[in-house]
Amino acid sequence: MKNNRITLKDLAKDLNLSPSTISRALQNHPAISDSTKKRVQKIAEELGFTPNSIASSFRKKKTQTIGVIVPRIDIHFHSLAISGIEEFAYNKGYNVTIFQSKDSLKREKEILKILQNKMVDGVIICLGIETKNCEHFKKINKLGIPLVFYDRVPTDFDANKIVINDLESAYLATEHLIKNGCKRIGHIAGSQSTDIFKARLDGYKTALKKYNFPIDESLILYTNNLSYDEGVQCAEKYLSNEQQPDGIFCANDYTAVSVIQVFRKAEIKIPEDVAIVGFSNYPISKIIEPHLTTINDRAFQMGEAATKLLIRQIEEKDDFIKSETITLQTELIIRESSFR
Amino acid sequence: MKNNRITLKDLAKDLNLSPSTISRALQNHPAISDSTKKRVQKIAEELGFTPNSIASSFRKKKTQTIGVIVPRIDIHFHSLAISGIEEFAYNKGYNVTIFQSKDSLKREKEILKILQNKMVDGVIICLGIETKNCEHFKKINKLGIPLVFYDRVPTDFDANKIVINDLESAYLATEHLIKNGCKRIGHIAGSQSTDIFKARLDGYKTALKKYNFPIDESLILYTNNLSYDEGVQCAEKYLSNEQQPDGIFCANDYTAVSVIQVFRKAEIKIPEDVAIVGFSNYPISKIIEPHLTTINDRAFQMGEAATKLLIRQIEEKDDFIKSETITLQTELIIRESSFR
DNA sequence: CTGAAAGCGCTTACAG
DNA sequence: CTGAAAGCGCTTACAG
Repeated sequence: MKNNRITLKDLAKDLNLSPSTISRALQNHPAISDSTKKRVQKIAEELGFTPNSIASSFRKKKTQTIGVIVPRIDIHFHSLAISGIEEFAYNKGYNVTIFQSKDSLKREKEILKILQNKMVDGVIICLGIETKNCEHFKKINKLGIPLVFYDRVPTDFDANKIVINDLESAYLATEHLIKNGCKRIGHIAGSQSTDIFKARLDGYKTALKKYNFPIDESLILYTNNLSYDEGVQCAEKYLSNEQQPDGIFCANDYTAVSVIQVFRKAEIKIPEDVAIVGFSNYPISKIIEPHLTTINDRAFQMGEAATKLLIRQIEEKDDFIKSETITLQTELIIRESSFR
Repeated sequence: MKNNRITLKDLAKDLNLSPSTISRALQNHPAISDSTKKRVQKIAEELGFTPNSIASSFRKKKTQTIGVIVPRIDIHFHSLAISGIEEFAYNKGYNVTIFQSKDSLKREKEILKILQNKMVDGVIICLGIETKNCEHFKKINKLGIPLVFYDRVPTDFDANKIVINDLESAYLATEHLIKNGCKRIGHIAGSQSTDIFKARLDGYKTALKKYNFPIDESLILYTNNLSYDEGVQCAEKYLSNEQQPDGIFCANDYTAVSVIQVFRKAEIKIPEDVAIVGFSNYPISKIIEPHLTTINDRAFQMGEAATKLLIRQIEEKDDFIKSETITLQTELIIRESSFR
């Protein structure tokens, strides 16, 4: 049943041509006559010949494969990014092999080794939480395999990166609250060992300063994972504060949603009493009532941009490796939770 | 910078051994002496040798790669399934190459061809909407590449399948409404050209019959995609009905959520006036208020089960291909939207 | 426009 | 316990 695969050699025998000629004809090589090409294509079709890409990859040292490492596939942000990666790669003739690091440094290293062995043409990666330095990426660089980081990117490592303007986005979100008349604006922050959440806190503070608002540390609440449950805790903390905020910029949509729900239960009106802004434009932001003002974080576009940059690096003949950082512009989506 | 990869031959020269011996030593072949193995492993480590898996795959005709085709990656159900696939495959030493069919039959066929050429060891697939027959899978079967379908599986094609008990789940959901005292139970149905949604409608009707409830066609509303917006339309239709339902079983969570929201705006109390049950246990079901009773559709476990079955087929030596259908048991998760 | 030859880096049946 | 040899199915520089 197996092993009945047809090879170039079989076609060659059938047509009394050499395998070289068959190979070239199928690649539409200019040196081959049109009549030969037609004969070859016809018989290939008839016999159902399909080229063995592994043999070709092996010979050419080019696999047309991109390795992708994400912390988890089932996080909406990443599944959107992967979708963008697959879509762009597919249209360019590349395949995508996917791995979850589960935020484990050990696993990240293992995966990198596999990717080297598999001779992928390039790697796209969003770093795991445990990853504090990038020693393990040096070898893959030395092998000449292009690398693009997205979202969670290294700071101490010269590399291709796709990011969004987190600081500016947070600034705009906060400014939006200010312009809507909020006087005491709180912030629910993510882990400050992660750059993007540090940037969001920075953006918040920058906006307050710019408008001559005091920075009130009692209005800034810190979380570990920005989980829904942590959001509930934060909301309750705000409720027990002496002075409650009249606007809150949350570093993601989950915490924003939990705040909305806790506050509404406490008979606090949103947006009238407290205006809320989230971050990420998760599907739930369009479903929760009131609909949530948030930042579109361009996950799909990040995937596309990463793949575009990577493929350019793969296909450029230049011997030296350049490093490029592309910053995608986010978008403040104003919905009912903040508009008054 | 490139092409400095170390090969077996290099190691062999360094140690005055043959490449055969190096190869065997690295595979921990029993015929090789321990001392030799140690020497080989030591120098491999020192020189940073990593085997070229492409060469190995080519030689062994085994790629340790599983091809996965899903309609879309960014649908939560599929990203969960993929997560299960990747997790299980990784632990078994397989890699996962992923494709989106975008529900296009043409693309599904293209992808299958790529997977054949890439010599994947097996394929896991959830059929696209356009796919009505399975002619295009016959060739891959003939090549001896094992195939496992999940969720949306073919009916006219003998193959390995992973499914959930849709009919029974729908039966239990409907029965739950009955037992909670609902007298007029509606159903929001998915496209009836898709088997799983047909089964859910069937389960609903079966439960009604079992408990001697009449089947009132005016209470069954049909949608194309079970989208949030269609759910809103259905809810409005129910509101304009002469007699409103006092319980609704929705074929997915999105429509259930939209019904909850529309009804609450119309001052209809949930679950007191109308009890709602959804299907899929999407993250939103735990966030919407009241929390949504729903069916856990075991997406992650489907991915795992599909991969487990596939790998068994790949690694079993038997020449004949067996077909197996595995039905995963779902779970009714009772939350506030239906409990009274 | 076509062909012969070499070789990509492994693995493995065979021989010793 | 180790080695020599063949070969997986392509591609491509070289020759004509």
